[in-house]
Amino acid sequence: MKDGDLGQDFQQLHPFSQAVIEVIRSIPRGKVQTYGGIAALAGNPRGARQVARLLHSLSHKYHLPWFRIINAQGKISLANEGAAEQRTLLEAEQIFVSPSGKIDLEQYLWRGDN
DNA sequence: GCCGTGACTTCGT
DNA sequence: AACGAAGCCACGG
Repeated sequence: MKDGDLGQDFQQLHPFSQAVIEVIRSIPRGKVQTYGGIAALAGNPRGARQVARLLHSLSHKYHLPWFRIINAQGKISLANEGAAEQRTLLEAEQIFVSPSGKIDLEQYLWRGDN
């Protein structure tokens, strides 16, 4: 497939899943979003779990900034090693992560504007 | 068509 | 503040 093209598999995904992937790809550097927030921007406020599932299975397949996604509590939702990696990637974008893994949504949440 | 899964979220205790 | 239960929904590990 051409560079920048999401590929044929992408076209076969459910419309909501496609929207989710596009929203994730649009989160700017230095900002974060929540699973539920992405689901809402993608058109289904109830689809938070699907967002998580898609990240779990497709984050490696598409160029997704998976680390910019945290839960509604503003905290990292991954277990041990994954959490450490996510923290490192977030801090690399100047995003402050507290020792407990908490991020200030007031400051870093991307609200769709830019 | 049914069943389990999952990096979730909300509400009630 | 912490925990559990229930709701949620596309996907096929």
